[in-house]
Amino acid sequence: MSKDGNDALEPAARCDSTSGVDCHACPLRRLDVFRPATPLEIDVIDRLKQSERWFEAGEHLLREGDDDGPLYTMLEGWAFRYKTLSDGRRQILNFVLPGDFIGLQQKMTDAASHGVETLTPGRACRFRRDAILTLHQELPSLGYDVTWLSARENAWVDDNLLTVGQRTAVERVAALLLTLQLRAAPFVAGDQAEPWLPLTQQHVADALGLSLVHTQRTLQLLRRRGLCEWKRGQRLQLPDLPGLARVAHLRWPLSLGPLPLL
Amino acid sequence: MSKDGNDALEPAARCDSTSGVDCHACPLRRLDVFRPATPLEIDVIDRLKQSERWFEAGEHLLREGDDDGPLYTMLEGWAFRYKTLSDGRRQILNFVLPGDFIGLQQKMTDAASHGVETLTPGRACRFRRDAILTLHQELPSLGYDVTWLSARENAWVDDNLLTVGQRTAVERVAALLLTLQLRAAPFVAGDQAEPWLPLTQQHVADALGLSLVHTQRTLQLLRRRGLCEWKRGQRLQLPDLPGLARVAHLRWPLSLGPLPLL
DNA sequence: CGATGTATTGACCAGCTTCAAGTAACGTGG
DNA sequence: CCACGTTACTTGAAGCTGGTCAATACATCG
Repeated sequence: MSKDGNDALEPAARCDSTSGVDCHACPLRRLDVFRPATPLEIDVIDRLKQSERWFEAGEHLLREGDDDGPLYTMLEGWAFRYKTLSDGRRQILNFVLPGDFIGLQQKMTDAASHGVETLTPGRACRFRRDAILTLHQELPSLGYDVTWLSARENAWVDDNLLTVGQRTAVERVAALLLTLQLRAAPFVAGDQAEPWLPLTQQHVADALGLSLVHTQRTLQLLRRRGLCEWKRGQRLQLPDLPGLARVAHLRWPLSLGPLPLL
Repeated sequence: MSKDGNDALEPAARCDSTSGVDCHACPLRRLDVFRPATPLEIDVIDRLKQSERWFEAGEHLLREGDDDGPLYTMLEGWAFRYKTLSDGRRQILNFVLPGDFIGLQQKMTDAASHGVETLTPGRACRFRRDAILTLHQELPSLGYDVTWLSARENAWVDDNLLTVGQRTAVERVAALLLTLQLRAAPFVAGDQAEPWLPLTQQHVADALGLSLVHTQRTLQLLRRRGLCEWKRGQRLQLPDLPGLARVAHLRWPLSLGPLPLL
């Protein structure tokens, strides 16, 4: 998110502006978590970009079962990918932060798909479904980037599967908080005390395969151990990262390396 | 797998033959689970193919922590992708069957990686790490295929995460058996009563995040309900697929659609 | 103000894990 | 051929982690 609250929620063009940010001026590209792109690459992306979608918290960017939804690059705001069982049980697969590309799985498989729901207001760049193909054809280096992004998403889900399958409740919560902290850090403005962990405990529970109640107790346990401070809508504070990492059985520090951005 | 036992385990070139199958004559391509490729595409693949690797059961194709291992297309045999925690707990992320492409995640992230271990003897086509880039550059349509394969793997892991995070033990086992059945079917020779579910109960347990003992009890429960028949090294039999699907809360039938093959 | 959604706490219980021991199948070497 | 080791599978019993149910507190919001 380009943190400063004033331009963030420009009430002007709220829904679907065909205009949107010129990709060359994209605020995300200035961040050094992203790999620099050549002007030519940005040209192509800019041309494929269909529109910009503004959203509120709680909207569905993609629905489970959509097999030809659009593709998005998250520009600002948080969301999450999820799947549900027929009786309503929901698994959050991964969280979506600025720079993440979503909709790929939907496009490529007719097998069961996932949904994407927003957690905060924000905006996303929309591409048509066939953009992927065009992109590969027009500029192979960008095709390579798409593969990269897909592989990275894959790696995150692998991590989550390891967490949910093998870690205990405390370990799970610790691991989740740590990785969210890590991923979110680049987008948080220095000292602004904004509530940048826009989750409810229910989200945490659904991401970790735990019940709400037990998630609550586990959070409390971490709190009492002085490993985390987090109240509804408040900023998450993790005073002892290495300690948390030890609890989570997570290697630390995790380095991320610069990412491609579409 | 090109099932006929005689050519399958040719003792001649057991390790790493630079020769190997000519991609144009690839036995997999004859199967109709795979999308036909143009001669040009196959040319490129054939040129990028570095060698063929024969393996026994229990070998490591990739190790956790390798950050520049090779890439493989599984040609024949079974394997699985896994991650472990420092204290030894292991999560099986997904099973690898013929046609599956492995090693992508390793290449694109320096974040924690996964290992790949074989379950049966078999062989795999090896590519150098930079093949992906070359491939994108030389033939965009193949780059598109890589993205596709990556997205599909992603979708499978999403499924597994849903299973492990939300389903009960019975549901998990049922779901796993069903999807393995589905994925393996195209590679099983009609009537050959070969043991084509080359797993131990420990593998099932590690894939589902259950203990060995409870996996055993759960299997037994399914057996008693007449939903599965499976003894060590025997062929898996699922007499009532729709029934199993109902138990698993899995939509059925699942269709797969033709896949690209590298 | 209720109304709604979220967090918190207690009590109870079950699904699953752990520990332990025994059986079956298979390969090895004497 | 059988004794033996090894690996996988079974089964029983005990107990813990985490789930369910339920009631209360605490917000924010119209």
